[in-house]
Parts: sequence; C-alpha cells; structure tokens
Amino acid sequence: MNAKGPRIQEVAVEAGVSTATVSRTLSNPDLVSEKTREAVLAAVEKTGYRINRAAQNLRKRQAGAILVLLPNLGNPFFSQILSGIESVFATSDLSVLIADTNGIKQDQLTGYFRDTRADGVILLDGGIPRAVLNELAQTTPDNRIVFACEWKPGTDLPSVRSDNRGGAQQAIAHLVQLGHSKIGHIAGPRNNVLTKERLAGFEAAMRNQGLEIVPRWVVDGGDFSLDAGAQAARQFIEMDERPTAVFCGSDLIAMGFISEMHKRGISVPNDFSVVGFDDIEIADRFIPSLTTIRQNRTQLGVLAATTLLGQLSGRAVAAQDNVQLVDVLLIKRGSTAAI
Amino acid sequence: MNAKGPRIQEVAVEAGVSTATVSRTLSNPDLVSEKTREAVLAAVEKTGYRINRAAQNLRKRQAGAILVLLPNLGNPFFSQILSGIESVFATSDLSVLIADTNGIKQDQLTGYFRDTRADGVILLDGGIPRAVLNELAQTTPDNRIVFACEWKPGTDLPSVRSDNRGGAQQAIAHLVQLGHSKIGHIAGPRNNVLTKERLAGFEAAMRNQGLEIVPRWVVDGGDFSLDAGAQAARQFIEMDERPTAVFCGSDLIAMGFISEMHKRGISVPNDFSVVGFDDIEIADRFIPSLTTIRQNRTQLGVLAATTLLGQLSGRAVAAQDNVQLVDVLLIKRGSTAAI
DNA sequence: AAATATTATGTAATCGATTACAAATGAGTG
DNA sequence: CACTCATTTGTAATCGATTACATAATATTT
Repeated sequence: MNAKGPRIQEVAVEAGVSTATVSRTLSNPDLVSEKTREAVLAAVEKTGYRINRAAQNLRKRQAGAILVLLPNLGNPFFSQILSGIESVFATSDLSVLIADTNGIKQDQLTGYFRDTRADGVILLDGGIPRAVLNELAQTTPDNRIVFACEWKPGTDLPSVRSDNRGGAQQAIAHLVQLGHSKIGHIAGPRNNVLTKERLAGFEAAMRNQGLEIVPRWVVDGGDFSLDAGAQAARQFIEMDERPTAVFCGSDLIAMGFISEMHKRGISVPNDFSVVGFDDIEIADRFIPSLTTIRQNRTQLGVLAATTLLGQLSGRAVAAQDNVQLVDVLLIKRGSTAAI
Repeated sequence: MNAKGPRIQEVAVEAGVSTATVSRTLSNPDLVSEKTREAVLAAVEKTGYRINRAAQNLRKRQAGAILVLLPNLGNPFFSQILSGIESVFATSDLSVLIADTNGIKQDQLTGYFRDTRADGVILLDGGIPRAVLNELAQTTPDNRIVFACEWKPGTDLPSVRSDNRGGAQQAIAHLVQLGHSKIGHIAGPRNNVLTKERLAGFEAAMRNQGLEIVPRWVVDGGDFSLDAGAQAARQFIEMDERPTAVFCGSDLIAMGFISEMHKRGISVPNDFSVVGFDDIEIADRFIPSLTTIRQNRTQLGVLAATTLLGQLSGRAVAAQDNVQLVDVLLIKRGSTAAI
C-alpha cells in the first residue's frame, strides 16, 4: 500500500543490536547504555526509520488518538477551542480525531472506543445523552473523558469551563453602572447548561442590585444563533413596555438582535444597550462594536487537552480540581451606552 | 488498558466457525454461505464484538485515517468545509485527523505518512512548501492527496475549488449594473492562489466592461482578515480621488473595511458600495447586510472527501476531472446600491 | 457415474512493534 | 578470588486481525 520504509529490524541490523534494544532506545532511552544509544540513533537517522503506529498501537493495546466530540462542526465558535486542543496534542504522539455529535449515531460513538480508535475524549457537548455517556464511561474504565465548555450536570467527570455565572454578573454590573435598571435577558437553548448558568448569573446579579426581574423580558433563545437573536428582537418589538438593555446568551444572539432591531428602525446603543457573550472575532468590528464577555477559547482548549493528557498518563485529577473555571472578561465597546 | 472486549476468536467459537470465516463475513459477506453468515452475525451480536482497528490496520498495512491539513484551525471559514468532509467519512470506517499547518513542522507532516498515521490528505492550504508536497507525494505513491479550496499551481494533484474568477466577474457585473464605473479591489494575501484568481477575474471583468483599472485602487490585503479590510479602508480614506465601489477578496475584509469606514463617518452603501466573497454566516446580519459571492463550503468539503475516497479505493481521477469547479452565487444585499 | 468446476471453509503465516524472561556482562565486596 | 547485585542485551512470545494456500463440499458437465 504505502512505499514501505525500513522496519525496526533493519535498524537493529544496521546498529548491530536486537530489535528489543532499538525499541528500548526509542521509547525508554535510560535502559540502554550510552554507546548503544548513539549507535541506534545513528542507524535510525541513516535508515530514515519511522515507527509503524498500527503495530505499536496493537502491541500496546492503545489507539494512539483522542477524539474531540462537538455538537456542530459548522459552528465557528469551536474552531478556536480546537486550535487550542490541537496545539497541545501536536507535541505528543497522539492524533486528534474530530467528530460531530450531530450526524453521529450513539452506536458509532461508543464504537470509537470499542474499536480502540480513541484512548480518550474531549466532549464539547453537554447535551450528550446520558445513556451514551454511561456507555462511554463503561468502555473507558479510567475515566478518559473530559468536558470542555459545556458539561453534563450530575456527572463527576473533569471539566473545563468559563465562569459563565461571573460573566453574567459582570455584564449586569456594567449595565447598572451605565444607569440601566430595566434589563432583559435573551437566553440560549433552554436545556443547555451554559444557558442555565448565565441565566442564574443574570438573576443573582439583578437581585444583588435590587432590580426587578420582569419575566416577559427574559426570553428563550431557542439556540445560540443569529436567528434566535432576531426572533427575540421581534418579540421585544411587540411589547408595550420594553427594557432599556438586554444581556444576550451569545454574541451571535446579540448581533441577530441588533440587526433585526436596526431593520425596524431601533438603534443600538441609542435606544437599547446590548451585551453579548463569547467575544467572537467579528464582535470588535460589528456596527456597533459589541460589548461582550470574552471567553478565552484557546485556553479552554489547552486546559482540556492538558487535563486529558494527564489522565492518560495516569495522573488522576484531584477531586478539588475536577472543575476548572476559566476567567472571563468584560469588554466594553459600542453596543452599550449610558441611559 | 481498555476493558477488553471479545476477540474475533471468541466470535468464531460462538458461531462454530474459524476466525477466517468471521473475518470474511464481516469484510466480504459474499464469500460466505448464507447460513454461515447468519450464524456469524448472530455471534457478533451476542458477543458484542468490535473489531480492533490497530490489528486490522497493521495487517492491511493501512492507517485507517485521513488527514485534513488547514492553514489555520482558528479561522471559522474552514469549519463548514470540515463539516462537509466529516459527513462523508462518517459513513466510511476511516477516521478524520485534523492538523494545522501553522504550528506543524515539515518533518511532523511527512511523518504522518511514514508513520502510517494517514492514508490520504485533504489539503486546504495552497501555501504548503513545495518541498513538503514533494515529500508527501513520494511517501504516498498513488497520489492520495486532494486539494480543496486552495491549490498549488504547477502540481497536477486533483483539486476542488470554487469558481473564483467567475465570482469576481459576477461581482463586477453587479456593480456595473448599479451604475458604478470607478471600482476598486481589496485583494487578499499577495501570494495566495485565491487572491490571484479573484484579482484576475476582477481585471478581466473590468476590461470586458470597458472600465479603467486604476492601480491605486487595487490594494493588497495582506491577509483575508478584518484587520486587512480596516487597513485598506485607511488607505482609501487618504486618497484625494476614490472609487465609488470596491470588490473585496473576502467577507472579513469587506466587513473590516465597512467598519473602519463607518468609524470615519463614511457610510456604506451611501458613499461606497462593497461586495465581499465567501458569504460567511454573519454576512446576512451585518449592518449593512453584505452583498457577496457565496461559496458552497459544505459542497467543497463533500466533493474533496468523495474524491479522496475514490482515490483510496483505486479509482484514479480522470485527467479532465482533475479540477472540479464549484459554482458560486452572487447574493445581493444591502452593502451595494445604485450610484 | 466419473470428471471437472465452483463454492465454502479451515490452517497457519503474517503485519511490525513491545516486553517478559533469560542470559551475559561488569562492578563491588569481604 | 569467589560471590552478590546491578546493568545491559538478546530471544521469543505476543497484540488481533487478514489472507494465501490447501482442502472439503457441492454443483455441473459429459
């Protein structure tokens, strides 16, 4: 199939040692005398030897890869997290597999493990059915699963996440500081953990500030998309009394909202102040530029990857580190103004 | 390492046949009598057997995976292409590996093949050094490389791409129809193939329309980013005579341009008409909504994946199908107006 | 019914690394 | 010098599937 390169056997002959010694030199150099090590490395260099991963994986009963599962590959939000994950694994000799939980069937999913196609998973989808999760956990006895961004409540799997609640509170504090007291919230998809956290943060902050939470002003986004924001805007437009500011569950929601308001002749930030969540790249260049809560997506990816790598090498995550919270940051821009 | 499931041996015993027969049943059912097939499948079902990919790959001298190489994982432009690719491979039993040419060293790259970690590549980066490409081609004798979106001029590897030139012409035709004759172009990164094609399309269209190409109005983007567009806007602002419309090498450039113009009090489309390229998701919700050339990114991904899959199964691409051109579509929106 | 062709199945070698175990070598000690 | 212990290396079994080849069973032809 491939132009086959040299085998470990050829390296052994070249170096005048056994294959066992070559293998040791490569994977555990300390076991080998310095003279031998040099001879072997020279032979590797000379022959251009590259290990055959399939053989190695078979013998070591491993997959040599980790799997990243995300709810929707088409969503740009994830690309930077992937980038962070990738950067960590690029230096290991594990490959990174990517799959979309959208198109995937439960069976295929657990198949990744039973097939020994992956040694661990980074789950970016908190909406994964519990049955699948159980099966995953069963097929990977030592908990080779790490959640990133989202997570599944009620499971004790390690997770890396942004401080969603804190972010919501920062957003509200900012609006209050600008003089707003009538504040609404456009939430994300109803059953999403992020939605719940941000909503909880919103409610806590409103209460702390002594502000009234008007139920009609807390609307369901359906999802985190532009359309969800536009849809919410239409709802607000039909109200006889409106808030003066809204905190949105995502930047996309915020932009969809602003865009739809704009179409109806309502201006942000003059008539409405809007805060987003995520700080996606375009936020800075949207018109108006978007005030938002920045998530450090690369760091989320890096942390998740590092954690999984730790698990794989046997370092179990200490219970108190089970949830790693990543700070978020309020970025003040043009979509919010004093009342 | 993993809770080890049943082996093919156990299935064989359960079904009362040899391992060879089990293997045949699973990979080549026609070789086996119906009665045996049923017995084997029942045994597979009963034992919950899953193949061990490492063993299979070793024996078949394959990697069981394909590699997608992209210039920048953090760039959302690629996520939808990935999604298309993924959807094709989800039904095969090949895994999809993803790596970033940015962080990767040449050696690591060719290592993917020599290690037998990948059976084929989809290259989304036309800027890959020729040396690397040569080495890739050498280590994969049967041309298991397919370009998507971008490509490398002077190589005869199969490629799937949008009709960039045609897109540029549609853009110019649209502007001319609106009455514009003073038209500029903000190109992408100088050495990029897409940049060159779109620029060529721009020039051809201008000539066809009998319009003058003003060199100062054709500016270098540096890259395809928002910042590149903003930077170009600053250049235009300093000119004493400006065009009335610009065609941009990407949507991000267009948005950066519009945003920066807006900051300087110049309004799109009143003072300037702007056409983008790509039709990324936000284009429709940008303010103003962006007139642009839509690339069918999912289709690009699907076609590339299908082509590679064909190559892997021995179907060589016919010479005349070496370049697959995907149609683009002008989407008229709010960033262009009659003069 | 014998001869031949076809289909179905089993036996055992093979893919290329790792590692348990054994053996050889060398160092240190009384 | 004989003996113990540590270090280094080699031999060969092993991981779990696939497949070349041999053989058995069945169908077809004359």
